Amino acid sequence: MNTGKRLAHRPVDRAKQDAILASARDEFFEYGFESASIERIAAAANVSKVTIYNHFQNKENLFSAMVGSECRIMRGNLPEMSDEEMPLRTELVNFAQAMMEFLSSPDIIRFDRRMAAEVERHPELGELFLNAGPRLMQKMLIEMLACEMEKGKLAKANPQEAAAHLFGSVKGFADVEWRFSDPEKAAASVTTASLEAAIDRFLLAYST
Amino acid sequence: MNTGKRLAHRPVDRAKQDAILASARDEFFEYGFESASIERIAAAANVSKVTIYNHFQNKENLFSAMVGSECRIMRGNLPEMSDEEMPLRTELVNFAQAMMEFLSSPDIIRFDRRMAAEVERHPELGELFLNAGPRLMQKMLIEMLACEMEKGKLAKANPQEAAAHLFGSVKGFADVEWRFSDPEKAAASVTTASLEAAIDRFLLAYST
DNA sequence: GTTTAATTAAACGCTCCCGTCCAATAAGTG
DNA sequence: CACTTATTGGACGGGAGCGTTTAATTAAAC
Repeated sequence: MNTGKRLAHRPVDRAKQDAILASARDEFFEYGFESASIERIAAAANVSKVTIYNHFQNKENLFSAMVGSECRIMRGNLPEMSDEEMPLRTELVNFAQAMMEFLSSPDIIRFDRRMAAEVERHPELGELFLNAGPRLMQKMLIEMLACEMEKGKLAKANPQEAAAHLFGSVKGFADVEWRFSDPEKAAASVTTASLEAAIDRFLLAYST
Repeated sequence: MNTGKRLAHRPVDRAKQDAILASARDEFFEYGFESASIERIAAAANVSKVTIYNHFQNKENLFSAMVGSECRIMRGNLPEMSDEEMPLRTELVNFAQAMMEFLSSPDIIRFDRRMAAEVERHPELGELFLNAGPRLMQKMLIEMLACEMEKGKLAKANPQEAAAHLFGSVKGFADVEWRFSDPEKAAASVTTASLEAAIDRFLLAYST
């Protein structure tokens, strides 16, 4: 008795699956959910339209699957904290730098822009995105600051609030410009100097 | 000689013009540019489709006109600074409160969400929006802080940076939640206490 | 009342695309 | 080999919507 294992068949082509998801991402991010064309996605992925419907049933499912896949990828690319011991300021500057580079990357900006629009129709995807990206980063920052407060390097305070202050100070107005202006232009406005200034002010506000 | 003044004609109905723009806003914000239907807009505005084409030539123009109109409205609703003399802390708290209320209002969030997506196709509208809203508010804040620095109530520093720090600290992670989660839920997370905490940290960092 | 322009309803040509169906082929397993 | 499943290209029905045209109506200016 062959438990569920079908005996003779042609296996699914995983490469095609991936190609579909990649093309879907480009198409959906370019046109948005409603105006994206499954036929264009199929063509771009060098795949038959029927294959897409075999894998994903319909447009909604394809979109959700694509977002899930992208979230997984994003998760893997989140900036990490270094384990090494280093001065607090250096640690914060490094994290802030990695964070800003991540947030201002074209992929993330595109994702951010499109998801914002689609969230009204797909609230659950908004939560998915939040949990895969922003909230994770938030949690990392909170723990990091709580730890430093514990060690006495920062004034004791609500680490959640402190994280918000740090995160916000570093971002400043930059994210608004990223979203609504030419990202290349906007990215240039974030200098190492401005970043360090934010960190230094933060350290001043939270000095022991 | 009647210089350019046409002699006998039926004047344009401004009320219809406005009704079209209002319906266009609802439709475009609901469906996005590509999937918005001019026929639905016409129906919602109790207007013939041809009238829309007479006024706005095509979909692109209608969209641009709508955004321009909304920006003008938004401009008028920006929080203002009070002229009265009051303690610095009170002044900042008031401004921050007005700002957060403005930014978290459903209209603004809807506008923000949709515009983010459309900017890739209409970069000039992104600039229009930035100039009508965020950059104006930024400028106000910068001038306000520069003035306080001049008066010696705040430590001398780059007012542009200080504005970014204040604005960012107050926003914290809230704007991300607003954009990608249920705005009603997210709005509740912004308390007066958290707002005042941000202001107090800012004052600490910029104390003389 | 005459003139001019705004507005209307209806229909049209055109394009696009979702989701389904079908017959044919490719690619693995036993 | 036989068998089973994946994949393909093409075609179809159905719907939607843009932008245009037409002929008729309306409303103000003269």
